[in-house]
Amino acid sequence: MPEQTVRARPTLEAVAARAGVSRATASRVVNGGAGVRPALADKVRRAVEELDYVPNHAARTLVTRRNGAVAVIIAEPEFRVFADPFFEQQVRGISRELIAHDMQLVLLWAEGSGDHERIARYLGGGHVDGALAFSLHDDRLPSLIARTGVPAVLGGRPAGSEHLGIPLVDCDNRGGARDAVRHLVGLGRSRIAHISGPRDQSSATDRLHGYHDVLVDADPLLLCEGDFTEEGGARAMGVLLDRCPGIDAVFAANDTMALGALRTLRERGVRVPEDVAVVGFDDMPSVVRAAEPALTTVRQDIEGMGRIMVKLLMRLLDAPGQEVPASVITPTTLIRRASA
Amino acid sequence: MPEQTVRARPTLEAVAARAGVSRATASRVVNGGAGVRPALADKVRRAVEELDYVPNHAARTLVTRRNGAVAVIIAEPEFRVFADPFFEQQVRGISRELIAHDMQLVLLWAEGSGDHERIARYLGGGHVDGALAFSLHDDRLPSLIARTGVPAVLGGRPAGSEHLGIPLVDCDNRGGARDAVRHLVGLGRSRIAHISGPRDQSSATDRLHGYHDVLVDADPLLLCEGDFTEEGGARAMGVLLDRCPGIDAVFAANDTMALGALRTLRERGVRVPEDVAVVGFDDMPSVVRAAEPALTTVRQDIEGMGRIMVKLLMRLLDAPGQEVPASVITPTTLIRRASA
DNA sequence: CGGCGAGCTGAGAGCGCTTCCACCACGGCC
DNA sequence: GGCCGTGGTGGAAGCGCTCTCAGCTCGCCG
Repeated sequence: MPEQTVRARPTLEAVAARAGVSRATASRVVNGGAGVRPALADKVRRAVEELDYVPNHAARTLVTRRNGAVAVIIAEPEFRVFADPFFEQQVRGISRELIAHDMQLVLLWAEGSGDHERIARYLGGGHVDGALAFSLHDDRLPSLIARTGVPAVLGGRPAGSEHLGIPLVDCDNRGGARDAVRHLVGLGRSRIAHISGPRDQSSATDRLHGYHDVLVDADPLLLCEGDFTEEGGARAMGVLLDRCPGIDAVFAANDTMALGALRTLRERGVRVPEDVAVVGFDDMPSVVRAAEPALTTVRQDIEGMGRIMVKLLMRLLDAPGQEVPASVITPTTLIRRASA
Repeated sequence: MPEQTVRARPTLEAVAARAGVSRATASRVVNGGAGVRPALADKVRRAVEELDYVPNHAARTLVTRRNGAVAVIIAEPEFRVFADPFFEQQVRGISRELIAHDMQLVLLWAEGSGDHERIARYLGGGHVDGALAFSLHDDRLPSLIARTGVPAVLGGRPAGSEHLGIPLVDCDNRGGARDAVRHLVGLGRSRIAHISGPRDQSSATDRLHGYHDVLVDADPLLLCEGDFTEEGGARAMGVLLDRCPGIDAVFAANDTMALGALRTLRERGVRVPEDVAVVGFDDMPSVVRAAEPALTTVRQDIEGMGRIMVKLLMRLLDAPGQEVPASVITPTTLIRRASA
């Protein structure tokens, strides 16, 4: 006899035998115990306890057609999506909410088009009950998911933005940007610059639109495109100062760029907010913490958006025919601090 | 008749019928086709193609006892572990290697001790074939995993460092630090400072040990503890300059702190490397890119470590009795650039 | 030309679970 | 006091797959 290290895990059969009931009754108790006399249910529960019984997931899935797992798909056309604190917060929200629903998170990482096929196969293979995806750029991944027929929810609006029947969760980028700029206007600022994000991301263009909503005929020289990084923000701030010395405010499309802008202003001896008021976007704790002076910014509840994505998906799963909103746009809040 | 949107997925039975063979033969073909006449195998493969057949994972798992999935466990006692570029690279390596082995990545996120129990239950429930964990701090999670009996591999050395029978993958932090300091010595520097990481992380203390290996009787004033962040590095550099004006070199325990140190030096008008030579650790692309002048640093192959973790785990899974090294320490390389 | 072994193939027995359905034992009602 | 309804329980049929084992068909050797 070679080994017997792995003691066979007890089955429902064993639990039923120990409790002196049938497998059917044991199963009922394990799944909530509706319609079982309390006395029997207790016996079964005790047997479960004593045997340290854990249901076999595969067997259960085989008959119920439910996996208890959701795929989170990360497409990574750009560098460092994963390391983005934004992404971290959103996945955290998703993770927490999935745990609350007793569901597992299967991470699918797509690095290129080759991976797209693999992901389609995986989703089509019925390994997961649903999918959550972030589509920062194009809509190839979303349309691929739509084709598999797996219930899904999107985070952020893809540039293509065609509605594929997949619900979408995003924050009110445009409205938040409007609030930021209006706040600067309310402060009496008249030369308000904007450091935008890359034009191929809808969050960046939406915020730019918000800026233009308030400043309809803004001088094009007051616009400078950044790349959502601190270095990019610092560089853009330098360009703006050189180009328009009269600037008295700047709205950066995210906190990280605002941080870079603050650095450039400090290096050039420009006072914040006296000479130039600065507003960011995101209210990212890890970034805001480093800002000097404290950064006025537009808060979006990123973790909350992740949770909403899961909730929406759960509704989709519970009732396949059920109507679900095509999109959920979460509100933003202006957080006033020292910089504006 | 309500709906019939979800066309039932074809089973092996259907494939077998279409190919005119038995289910057993069809199964053999689907699983590699060893011992089946080519003519029959072709027929089966064609049937698979035509029916767009995808094996039912649950059914397969039920009989093979193999899930084709590995848990990646993230313990997060501190803030922003997830957003750490280090972590990102490691998970990327893991993800890639798992894909190569046709395995899925199930993400388990532990935020507190309550989650520990949930994770133990999940692992004990046999949902995954193995587990990978990062233990940056204590050894509670590792010992918990050891208790479940699930094959596992650790990334990084937990502070407790008791060997629980779980293999461990780490880079040669101490040797890398020695190389860095030796390089500075070779440059003729004599007042070499060290900005260390937090003392509760083994990577930080190992690098500190490496520093002391070369500079056995280093002046304690040349040591300053940072927190692995850019701000911390900048602050530490300031402290060191104030404390020991004669400093002519500094070895920072990671690139991010080196970046902060460079900034402080620049702000104070200290020339790098003429006045003070600077060496970092990690060779993190996203960080190194921002360094001015180009940062000399110690490269560790983080993604490679992730891949090795998976490879080790696969060996564990393939042959449970098989001997596997208790730890794999990967080498580091000094990358000479402009800063030292 | 007969026999034997090698090489394929298929029938069938499960893997552990859920769930339909038949059955049984009550209590309440006429 | 018999009858029906109700609520609880168990038997048994699968979910889709793998894999053992028996059986069959050849080819080759004596």
